[in-house]
Amino acid sequence: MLQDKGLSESEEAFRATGPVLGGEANAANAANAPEPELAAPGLSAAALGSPPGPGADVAAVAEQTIENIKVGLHEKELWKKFHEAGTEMIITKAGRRMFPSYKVKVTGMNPKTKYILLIDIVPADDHRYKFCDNKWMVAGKAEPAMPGRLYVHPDSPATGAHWMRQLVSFQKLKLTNNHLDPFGHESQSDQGLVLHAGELEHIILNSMHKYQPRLHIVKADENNAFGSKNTAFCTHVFPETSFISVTSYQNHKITQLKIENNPFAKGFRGSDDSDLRVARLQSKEYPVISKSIMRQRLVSTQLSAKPDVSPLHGAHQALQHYQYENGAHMQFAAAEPQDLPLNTFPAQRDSSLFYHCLKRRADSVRHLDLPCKRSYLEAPSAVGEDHYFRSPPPYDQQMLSPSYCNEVTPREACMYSGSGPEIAGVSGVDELPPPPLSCNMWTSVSPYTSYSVQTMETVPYQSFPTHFTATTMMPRLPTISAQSSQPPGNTHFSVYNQLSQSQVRERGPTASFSRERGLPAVCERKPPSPHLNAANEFLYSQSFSLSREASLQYHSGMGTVENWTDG
DNA sequence: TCCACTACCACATTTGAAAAGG
DNA sequence: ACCTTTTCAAATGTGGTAGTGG
Repeated sequence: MLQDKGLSESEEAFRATGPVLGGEANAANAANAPEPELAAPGLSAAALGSPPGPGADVAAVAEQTIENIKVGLHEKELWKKFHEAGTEMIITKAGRRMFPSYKVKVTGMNPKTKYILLIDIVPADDHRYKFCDNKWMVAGKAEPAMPGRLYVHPDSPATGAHWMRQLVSFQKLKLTNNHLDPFGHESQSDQGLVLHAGELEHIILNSMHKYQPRLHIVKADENNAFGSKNTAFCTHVFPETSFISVTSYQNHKITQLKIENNPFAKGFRGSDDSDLRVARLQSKEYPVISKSIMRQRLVSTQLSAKPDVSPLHGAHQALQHYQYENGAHMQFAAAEPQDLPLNTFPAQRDSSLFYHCLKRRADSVRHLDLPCKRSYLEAPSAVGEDHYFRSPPPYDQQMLSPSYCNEVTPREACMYSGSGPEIAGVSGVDELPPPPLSCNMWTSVSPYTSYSVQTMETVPYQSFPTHFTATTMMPRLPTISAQSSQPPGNTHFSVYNQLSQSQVRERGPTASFSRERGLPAVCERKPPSPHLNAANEFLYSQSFSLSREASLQYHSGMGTVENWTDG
């Protein structure tokens, strides 16, 4: 079992994104960041202008708790390296892990309150990409989005103390392009999506599409179970974790980074004389470049019809000069095309973290009030399950998604000690000289296009379709942004939403329940546990309300629209 | 012909049970 | 008998590559 023994790097990474929820105002940073500061985290719903629904006083307590939670992306520097080169993630029929793996350090939780941590991966835009002339380019309209799904951390639910004790790792998560993935995934039927039991680690993606992982933290202690009143959750998005899914690596720089940093790929690190020579020629203790990488580079060089630049000093030569026009296009001018910086996001957003917080009151949703009373520490076997829920679809779609729940795999320890060599290894990475990344461009598309209130307002609720249509797949993050207190380069967006009881009744839960019960179970070995069902219902209802309430909030005049670009 | 995709490969790490030692 | 450490084989995770099919 991988052990995180060194907190230093983690803490550093956390500092980089720690104040995501505010509290450390940084004027210089505010000046750098493009987003206006609209609301400091921690503001009450009333302060933000949310409709003060019934029980707002009670909600305010939960709100404080959920808004105080801070999340730091582990190995942020490594993620940045990949992001600058244009992160690619291999997807296979059998499922492939993400690398870098998604690990976070969480603080600010109530130690005694139980939380559920989960991840979903949503389309970053509605384009299909191709890798042409050493850069990513839009190749057309996106395929219909795969049904969203949540990967729930197997330790969930667990106390805040448990989550904060060590790094929270989602490295077991696998990406697949198999639409009929048998390992814990649904297959299509005329009824919709059908649950499978078993290895529930896969998230289905389309190849050559851009995606954005999101972390959700759901409050679910025993007095505040799924669907019960005062349930709250928040969403954290690290833009540097966005990626393009591929079946084989397109950008050799990404291949290089993977080989250099992924222990499982050590076998591809060159070790013979020629490779060593390449490394020595760079006169740095830089990971050795394999022959295959060199071959790739040669090909790239030939393609670009320019003199090749050593992969090890390209970064030092590159003139990292970029322009970002209205978010629609970004490109870099550099001495060598293959060494140009590439970034999916404008530089100002590179380290930004979006924070979305939503609180729900559902006093009357009795059927959702299923307790999650088993303590993780007390009954690990009972709660140590991999839980798959239908993920909230992209914001435009979230209201269309059904509830989804599935059974379990043996418990897997996915949390790492916060102190140790695993992070020390990361530190080693950090010590490396700047790699010659970023030779490509992701053109024409700006992820998280501006939030369309009109769209949100006009999308009617409907039972979920088997496939989401590409026209509704844009994942628009909440646009009420709170630029705040970020270290340089970090941006923070915060949204607080409130859902009235009537809204809750009206929206997600009912629909999701009726939907789920109508699903034929295929290959289901065990009935889903009650709290999983409840969580599923809750999450669906929350994701449903998420998009709705975001628009509501916007119309409440609580802030300005975060205009990320509209490509 | 191109290219996304798959299956298989060699190599490395991870994992967990068994053995050994204190 | 119990606990810790070591050993080792199986399982698993990698990118590379050849082949396939649209």
